[in-house]
Amino acid sequence: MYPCLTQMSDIEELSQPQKRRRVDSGVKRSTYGQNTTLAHATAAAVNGVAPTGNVLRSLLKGSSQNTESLKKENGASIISELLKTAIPNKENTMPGHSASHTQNLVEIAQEEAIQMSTDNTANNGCNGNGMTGGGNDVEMLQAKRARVENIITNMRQSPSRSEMLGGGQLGSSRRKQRQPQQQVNSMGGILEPNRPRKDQERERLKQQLHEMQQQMERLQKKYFELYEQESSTGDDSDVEVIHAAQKEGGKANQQEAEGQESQELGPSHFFERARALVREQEIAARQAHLNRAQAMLASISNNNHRSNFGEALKDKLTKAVTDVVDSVVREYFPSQPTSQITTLHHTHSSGVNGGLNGQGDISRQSVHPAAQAIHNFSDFHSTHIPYHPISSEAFDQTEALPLVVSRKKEGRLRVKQGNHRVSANANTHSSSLANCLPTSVAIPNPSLQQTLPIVSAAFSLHHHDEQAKDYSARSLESQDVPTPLTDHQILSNGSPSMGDVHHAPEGLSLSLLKAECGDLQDLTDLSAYGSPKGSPPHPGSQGIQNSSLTPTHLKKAKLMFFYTRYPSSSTLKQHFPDVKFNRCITSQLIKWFSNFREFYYIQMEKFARQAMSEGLETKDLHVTRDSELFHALNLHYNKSNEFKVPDSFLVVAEQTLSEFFNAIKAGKDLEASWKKNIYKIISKLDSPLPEIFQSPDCMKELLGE
DNA sequence: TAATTACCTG
DNA sequence: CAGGTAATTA
Repeated sequence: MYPCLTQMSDIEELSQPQKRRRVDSGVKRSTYGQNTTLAHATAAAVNGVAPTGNVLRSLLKGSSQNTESLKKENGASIISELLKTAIPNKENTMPGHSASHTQNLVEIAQEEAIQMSTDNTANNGCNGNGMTGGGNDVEMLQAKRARVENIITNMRQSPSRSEMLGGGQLGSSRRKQRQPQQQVNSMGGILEPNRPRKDQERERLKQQLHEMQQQMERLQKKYFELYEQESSTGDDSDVEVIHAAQKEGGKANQQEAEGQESQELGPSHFFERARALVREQEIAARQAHLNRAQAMLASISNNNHRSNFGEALKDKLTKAVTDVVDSVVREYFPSQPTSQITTLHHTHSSGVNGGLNGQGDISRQSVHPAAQAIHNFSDFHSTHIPYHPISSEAFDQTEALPLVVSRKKEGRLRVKQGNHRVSANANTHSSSLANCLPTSVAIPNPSLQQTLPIVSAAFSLHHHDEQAKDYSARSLESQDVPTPLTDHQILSNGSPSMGDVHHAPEGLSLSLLKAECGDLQDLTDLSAYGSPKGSPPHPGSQGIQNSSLTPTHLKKAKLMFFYTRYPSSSTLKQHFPDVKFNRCITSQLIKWFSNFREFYYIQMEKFARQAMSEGLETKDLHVTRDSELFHALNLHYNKSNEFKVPDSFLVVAEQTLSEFFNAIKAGKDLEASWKKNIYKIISKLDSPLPEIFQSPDCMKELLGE
């Protein structure tokens, strides 16, 4: 099913024989530095696999060609991942579609994905099915476009539907059809593989596309007429309308159920059905409203439910409306693929949307009808899915997707998956705002230059997380929603790269995450600490709690490291009284110490090995202020050397060095997580921090000494 | 599931 | 140093 995936994992196992091994396993949280004796029940689990030593690769980094080959896989693997996660969800949300159909979609998309990957990377590490890697890119693109347009054409050919719908023989014929080499168009003409014919075909398809667009416009008009009629007559007598429309809807259903095979009716029939369906949907919406109203009457006296009621009412309302719009879009889309696709393209490249990381997705929802329509249609015609980066994105959708958006609570905005690309691209861009942010905040997506200020502005008004997220979401929404169906220009720009498609959402979610992290820092905060890096705000400004960490804080943290390698978060809170702590700040501080440790242990191992190679003995190992090791460390944590490093640190350093030395000497460094024990020992050697560190002004005093 | 840590990468 | 992932515990 997923040749790429299986190959990937094979390769991964070959090239990354050492799955990451936790070295801290068994060490209780927040007990570092406290003499708690721990039962390390999990040690066994860690030793399950025993590959090569967990040696510092950064130090001993030879020529790891395996990582090279791994990188080459990414193009395909990412797509595969997408498919893997997207398809199963489809099954849930589209109950009407058979498993075999979905499976075919998977295969189709899978093959397309493989092609994409071979297009995009010169190395096609994972094309298990013998793709000719030398294929010319333009050719590929054209083939893809042809396929897309082929679909569109098929949609128009209502007479041919009946055969396609025949039911049984989906499998093999579909597979053949989607092969890029041959292109049997729906008119029955067989296209020869040579170029001129292709171009001709494309021309013709384009024309047809145009016609479809015009038809679409007409349809829209009709719809609006209908809608106006409905709303003028319907308001007073909902019940009647419901009955009337139920009849009509019933008719439509009948036609749908029995009549799909006998669709020699052509476009006019399609319009009729669309109308009926729309009507039906509207009625359903009305009924929902009525039900709601009844429920309201029933429960209005009940105070307990009052608050829930408002929520529920809102919910239902939005849902009803969205259902209507949704169904219309679904009906319309087949005849109007371009507008959807352009919309898609636009929203993605605008970078304003899709930020909520998959769930609670705001603007990406406008995409969804496309996915469904594609789904429906491929079912209809048992033909192949047009591959487009967008369509793969569309498959990512997992739920009904209204153009009118019902906001879900987005819970936590977390950046979880597929971020390598982003972080790789990201750092090259930075917004002016990013420069203002103190020690860490970099905004990866250039498009955020527009969005972030909006978000921040909203946040400045509302300090509470939820409210703020609401605001940001709405501001995004309002930018996004008006654009659909009007933007045709973008299609001509060609298809976006996969990177683009995924870039924007990630970037946005990052920004939201940041915003959340900063506990919605005020603009005042930003301006107060907005001064460029060289001139960090002096902590003299007491009383004010920073909602961000400054370079000064970093310095202080480094000095603290001389005392405590494993500070608990409560310790951190105690010693950074001028910092307004939130989740993000805390984890940033923790991350700092984690980085400090990393450096520390790397140095220790390095020098321990060095001592080994020099043939020294354990008793010869001493760390003094003159030691090379100390200099390295001091340079890292106390660059200006204005702070007098406590003797206790020298002791700890010496012991750490000895531990490493002994372990290496005993050959323990060949064990899976040999550093674990050392970490455990060192974690108990934290010493209490001097009082000065609790003062907000300590840096002045410390450096003044 | 959140928190914490190690490890990796840029 | 930060971003990300994986592993592990509570």
